Amino acid sequence: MNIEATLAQCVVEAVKSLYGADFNAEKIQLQKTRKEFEGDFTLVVFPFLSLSKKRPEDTAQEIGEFLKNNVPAISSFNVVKGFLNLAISPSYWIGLLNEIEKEEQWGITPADENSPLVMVEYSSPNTNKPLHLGHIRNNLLGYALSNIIAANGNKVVKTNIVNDRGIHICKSMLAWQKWGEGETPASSGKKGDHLIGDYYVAFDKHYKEELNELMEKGLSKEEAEAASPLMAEARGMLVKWEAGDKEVRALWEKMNNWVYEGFDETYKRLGVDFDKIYYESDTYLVGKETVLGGLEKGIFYRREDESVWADLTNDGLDEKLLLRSDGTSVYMTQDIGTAQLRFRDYPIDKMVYVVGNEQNYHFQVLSLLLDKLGFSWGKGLVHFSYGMVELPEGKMKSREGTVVDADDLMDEMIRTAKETSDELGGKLNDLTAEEKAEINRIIGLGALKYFMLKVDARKNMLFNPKESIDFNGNTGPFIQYTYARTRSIERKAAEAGVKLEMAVPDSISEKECGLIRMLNEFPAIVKEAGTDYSPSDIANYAYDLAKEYNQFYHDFSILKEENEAAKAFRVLLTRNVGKVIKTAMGLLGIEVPERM
RNA sequence: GGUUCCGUAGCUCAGCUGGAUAGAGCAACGCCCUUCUAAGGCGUGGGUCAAGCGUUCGAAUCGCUUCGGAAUCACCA
Repeated sequence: MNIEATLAQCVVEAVKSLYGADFNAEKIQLQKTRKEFEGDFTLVVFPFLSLSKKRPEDTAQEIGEFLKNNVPAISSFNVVKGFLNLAISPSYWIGLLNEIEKEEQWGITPADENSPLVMVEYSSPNTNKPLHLGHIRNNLLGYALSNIIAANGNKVVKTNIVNDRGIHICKSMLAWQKWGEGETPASSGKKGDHLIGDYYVAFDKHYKEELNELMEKGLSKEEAEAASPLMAEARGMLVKWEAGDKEVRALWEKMNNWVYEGFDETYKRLGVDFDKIYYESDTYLVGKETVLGGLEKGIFYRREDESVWADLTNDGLDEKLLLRSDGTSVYMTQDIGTAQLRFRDYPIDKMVYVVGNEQNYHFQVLSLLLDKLGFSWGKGLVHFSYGMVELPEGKMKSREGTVVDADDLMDEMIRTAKETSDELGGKLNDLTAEEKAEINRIIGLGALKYFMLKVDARKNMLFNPKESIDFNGNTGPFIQYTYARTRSIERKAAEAGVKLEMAVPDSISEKECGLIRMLNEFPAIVKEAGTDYSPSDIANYAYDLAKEYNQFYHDFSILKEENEAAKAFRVLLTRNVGKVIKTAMGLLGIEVPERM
């Protein structure tokens, strides 16, 4: 049992003994003592006043005395207005640090055979263009979230649903056929996803030209769109695809595979991966079957024009189309099919969808539909809804060329990291070029990842490519730097022959107690991040811990401490701060370098 | 128009199951490298927590209203 739980339990006993009343332990307000006051934990006593029928100060005094007499870990207390500040004895903190040292995975609860299975869907790209900044946020959040859920004793299956079919990929295919002259990733040296993206853009360009020509001939915009031969050809290609036309399917497969090779490279660099990938070309027909099954059971209904609908008016929503009048499926149908397949493949207890907040309504509907169709996890599905990434000039628009490409951005981050470390000079001079490049990669990506993850996922965020990525202050590199420092201290301590088993000093400073208190918080932070689905909590904790350690580093000598027990203790503390930083960053999918 | 989300320092963001004088970073200015990694530390300035009303011992936090911004309400995905 951790110290807070112990304290809360004792407060309940105190209230019982002093005022003869039972107080709900969960309603006890025990918080970290603010820096300007003395103590480690603060009990807010206002809630007890109606029981004690005394002034806040007197109530706090009484409870404080009771706690001091009954909890050995409490060394002293003081009362400020209605706040009871409790100081924990250094010997307790010393003992706690030694316990943390023994834990291989402090703060992590591994899964076992009986753990619930959580499936996390993220990434979900279209195959007609390369990944961009928005996908980066999605991928990083999805990956971090999976780690955090796994760290809370769940089995996790990371999954990706690839939107590999539809009119958009037909546009790329058609453009490639018309103007590609057989270009391949190998012949052009382009990444496959970029190559296909270029043809998607080419289609759009020609299509617009065509529209302009038609409109000059006096057609309205709508008429021009309807009359466009290019668009008609693309639609024709989609029809052929649906009919299983061999030639179209072969081209489709060839071009999609180029894209997948490109995606794989990007995913690998980003450091994300999947346990199982689904393709919409495999799931959309299943969705159709499932919907027709629901129709037979009377869950859905058919209109006169043969389209199929779900009536959700009793649930406070509208009616939702599931099959078009021509029998083809819509987005929702595909998601139902994907759910069906997943349910067959895995004993899913909980499903988490990492999808942008523009689809909040969609997932509200999906949850209801899955529930009506009998999926046990349908009602409780989690739409991890994250905000848009905005640029200084507004939203990203692919047609206006304001999209920030994922590959380009990663290149730029790593290049900036290299420039910065070159400027700082000499620290890594004894390393090989490969080792330096690896460190710069870790730092550049660390900056990017931390920047994306530290922000509350629900909120829209602003990304300024020129200014936003910094390496100072509340950034990934700052935390990585702090880790590198702890490793350096450890290395030097080992050289100097510091023996950690001697780390039993008579007393320790407030700053050291504060650091251990922060380490003590980590398991609770991980747990909370797991229930609230909030990677940003972990990120902000890692920063706070790193900042605290940096201050400690400046204020105290570690290896120059003359008292052997105190020196060993500081090294032990350093070691465990490093350990927790590494674990926290690991949950976020951010690597930490041994040196930088 | 209906629904949902957001509004905290010049900028980017924390804090939100109600608690003490609202916190960081960036930017600006000043100090600290013969000292365990200066990608660091210390300091100064910077706030009507969008506005108003309510609930309460106590509101950035909860409720209502207003204003401002965003998303969504497709036989697009």
